[in-house]
Amino acid sequence: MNADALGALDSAAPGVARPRAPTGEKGRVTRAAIADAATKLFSKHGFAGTSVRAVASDAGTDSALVIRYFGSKEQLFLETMPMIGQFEHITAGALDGLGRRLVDSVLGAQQATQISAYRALVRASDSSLVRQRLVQAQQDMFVTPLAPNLTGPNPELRARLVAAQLSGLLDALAIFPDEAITAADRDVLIELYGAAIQVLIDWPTA
Amino acid sequence: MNADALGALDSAAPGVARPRAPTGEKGRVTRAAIADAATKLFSKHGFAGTSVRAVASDAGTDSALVIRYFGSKEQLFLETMPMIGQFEHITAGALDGLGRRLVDSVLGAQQATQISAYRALVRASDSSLVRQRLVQAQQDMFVTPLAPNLTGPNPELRARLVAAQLSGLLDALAIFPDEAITAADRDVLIELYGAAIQVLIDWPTA
DNA sequence: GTCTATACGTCGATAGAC
DNA sequence: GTCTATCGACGTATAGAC
Repeated sequence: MNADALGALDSAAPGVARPRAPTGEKGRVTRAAIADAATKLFSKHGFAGTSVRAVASDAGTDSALVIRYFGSKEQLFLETMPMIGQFEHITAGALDGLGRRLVDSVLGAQQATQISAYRALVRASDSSLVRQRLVQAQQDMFVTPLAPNLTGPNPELRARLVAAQLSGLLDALAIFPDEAITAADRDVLIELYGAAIQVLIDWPTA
Repeated sequence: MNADALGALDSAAPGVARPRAPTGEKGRVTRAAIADAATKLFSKHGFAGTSVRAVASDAGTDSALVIRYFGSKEQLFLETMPMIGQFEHITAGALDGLGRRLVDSVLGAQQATQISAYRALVRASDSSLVRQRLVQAQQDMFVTPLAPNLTGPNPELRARLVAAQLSGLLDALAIFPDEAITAADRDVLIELYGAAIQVLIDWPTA
């Protein structure tokens, strides 16, 4: 019923206080403890699988304080789940061999915090704010840096399709448990999937 | 807390009755009404965004009955959300131009019920049963029919990577709202993404 | 055999006492 | 600045009315 989260859109006004949160020093360490617990639990059990009470307990405090500090469970999630790593410097680099380097980077994130974060974010993408963040991240990491460097027709669309290919690879690592891909030789994966991505980068080849 | 759904695994024994469900005729129409409402609401608002009480209300009955008939909300979800369409006859077909035909099929499912179902399933993939269904569907639709037809090295891995590419395309249609892809000319999409997929089908080209 | 009424425990969130 | 008490809604379960 509340899935399409309409709340918390008033954050536009910069000076307007959120549902007032503590500001002192004791407050800061408590807030940090909550954030740490949230990052850990959200990564491990996802958004739906993590209760505010569990976060509070892990942080050694109370559930009411969690809400008081972060406004809502959804905002706590958004503030504590980092977006998957920095790809911009790769995407903005040389076009030659770019497909392989992108695959290499995604595989490098494997088993790291970033895969868990991606998983949690995708599964929580009922929320329009979470969706916004995912779309924005794709845009920032792939489309914006890559599209201007592409020659040939439809550069932006091709950049977005490259991003789609990478999200498909991330799906196999983070969403579906595809052991055949997870366990596959990394160099083989880079060669195969990298070549498939490179087709869109080098277009037209024919 | 309950996210990694361990329940409902006792369905192994075939004769053992589930939490007994009605069997008469009146019961069958009620069950059908619940299933219809569930399909509609789950597609529209997702798993988390749909309450058992809402399904019951839409079906003109009571939430207790919904549980009585289907055992749990999760089982209701699994029984009423159809997996995305039949790709087997395409995947098992000729390798020539297969990439294009696969993209065409995925795009054909656009704006249909199947996209909504995919979205709902991915977002509910906290549940291991839902995950199982997604993996099984990928296996049945792509890997099993395609892998035996592929020549060259790593046929199964390549089939799985083709599936990954298609799930990336589905992400752009169903999970992230990528307007640039949704609104793009269909023939262009087929040409570009189809070629990228074909690389893995025809491997090695070099 | 089919359904209604009611209840239990937990959730996110709020109000107000220390 | 922190915590207790509480709210309404949730998934689920059961007893017993028709």
